[in-house]
Amino acid sequence: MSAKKWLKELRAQGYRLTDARRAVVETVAQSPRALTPSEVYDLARERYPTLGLVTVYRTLEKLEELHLAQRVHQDDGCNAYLAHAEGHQHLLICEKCKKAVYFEGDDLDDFFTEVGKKHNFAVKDHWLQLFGTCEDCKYG
Amino acid sequence: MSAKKWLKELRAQGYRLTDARRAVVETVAQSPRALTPSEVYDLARERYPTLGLVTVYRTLEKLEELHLAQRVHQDDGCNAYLAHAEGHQHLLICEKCKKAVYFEGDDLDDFFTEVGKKHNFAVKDHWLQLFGTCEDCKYG
DNA sequence: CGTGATGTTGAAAATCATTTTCGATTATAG
DNA sequence: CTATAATCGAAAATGATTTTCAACATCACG
Repeated sequence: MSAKKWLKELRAQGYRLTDARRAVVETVAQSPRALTPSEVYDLARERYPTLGLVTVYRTLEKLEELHLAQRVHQDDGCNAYLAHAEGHQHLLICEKCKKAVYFEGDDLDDFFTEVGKKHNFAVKDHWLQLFGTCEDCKYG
Repeated sequence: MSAKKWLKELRAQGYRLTDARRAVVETVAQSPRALTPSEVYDLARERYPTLGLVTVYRTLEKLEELHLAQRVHQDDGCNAYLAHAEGHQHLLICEKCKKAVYFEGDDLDDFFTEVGKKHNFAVKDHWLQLFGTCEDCKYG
């Protein structure tokens, strides 16, 4: 998917391109759902068997820094990483298969600013996630 | 504040009322911001010095079960607990002093359901938090 | 108002995720 | 091709949370 773009971006920031990084980047870029470091480790080792868990942590950290991936918080953990979307987007997550889909919500900003004013807060950021069941998981 | 109500609710569920629990419950019920287990430990020990950290964890777990307190997720950690609000409410959090305020957003439900339909998701729950600066922290 | 069954306690040990350390390895500029 | 600095993975260290367990305290019942 966007793996090549991500690798180019890493390179542009002065980072070296190694097989270990390629394996991690490709794994996260291609996943339809957020993955924990441990899940990335298992999946990426199928591509590059000598990969170490430490490198997974280090690479995920860099992807987050560069805003290529983002952390996703859920009740069962706040350490899963998902490919980031363009622009300001929000998440829709399937509670069964964990599939994640981005949606736009530009029109919400004004509402949020208004809520802030009512409570004497200067709202700077917000965080919105919807949880439900996707088409594929509707039954079962 | 609602500490007495919480203790009554714990009792109603068959849990015993101990000094350790009272200290934890009063600490969380009175706090204007979400507290980590470790923060609860420090504060509650001012009331009950022999309190153990393990009991803090166990009591917070029960408060969450009974929906008296809820976990609050932030970038810098997802292990802080806050007194729960009545009804379906959302959070407004000050990034400086961490003070938390609840606000209503009933009218958002329809919008969320609509977003779900567009993506073939049956939306069941949502999670919304606003971040900003409160009156008291506006300067400095 | 005892008293005993049972829930609860806190310390210490165990577990689990994450970070740090370090010597060996490898990408890449020149 | 080579030198150098970034990166690697293993192992050790850390930090948060959970489990274990013997001592203790609550409260239903008499």
